Amino acid sequence: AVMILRSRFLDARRKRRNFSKQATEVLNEYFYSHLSNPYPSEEAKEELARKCGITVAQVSNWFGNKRIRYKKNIGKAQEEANLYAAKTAAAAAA
Amino acid sequence: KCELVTGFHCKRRCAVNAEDYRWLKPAVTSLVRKKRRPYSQTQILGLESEFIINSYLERGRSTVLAKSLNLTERQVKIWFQNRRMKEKRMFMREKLTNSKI
DNA sequence: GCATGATAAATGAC
DNA sequence: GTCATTTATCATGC
Repeated sequence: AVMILRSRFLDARRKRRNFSKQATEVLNEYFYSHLSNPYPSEEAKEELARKCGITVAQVSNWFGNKRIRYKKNIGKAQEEANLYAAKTAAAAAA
Repeated sequence: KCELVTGFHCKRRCAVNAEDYRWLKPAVTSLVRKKRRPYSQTQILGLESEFIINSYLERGRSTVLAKSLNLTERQVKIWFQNRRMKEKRMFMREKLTNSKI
């Protein structure tokens, strides 16, 4: 019984699928436009989840991974940061 | 004071002290934090079989478990806390998938 | 072969 | 005690 429950839970990462391009786009836009404090509130998470077609837990996972992996690179990811910074600047101008 | 002292971020509870870009600085605790060590199958099995009986540790039970599994009492206690959270996530997921179908 | 999403230990706030 | 996190590790996608 233990192993049954265990294996069923492990299936989540066995069946892992990448998010859609649009979803990643939305998440990155939020991340880089809140780079000073990339910790979305519970409400913001729900909004992001709705927009991306994923669960709130998946949003939390994404931000957790994003924060630690961005911090680990710090410099290598600058291109991506500038890209989204320019994108939000363009959106603000329009 | 929370993240100023600890380097930890907990938006819901510490939004007042959210300082810009502080999250980029290495957390104070990360310098001392014990490295995550995955538990062995034997240890997991011992903990899981105890969790089946009751998801909350009886008084003094952590001491016995810790000794038999070569873990600290703190590790056993934390494992049960994380395991209860896991149980909750599993339940929520089950409910979510069922409601969608 | 790494990028990426999910999970497993470990910490801290409350 | 719960629970949002940090960090390393796992399993998969491509």
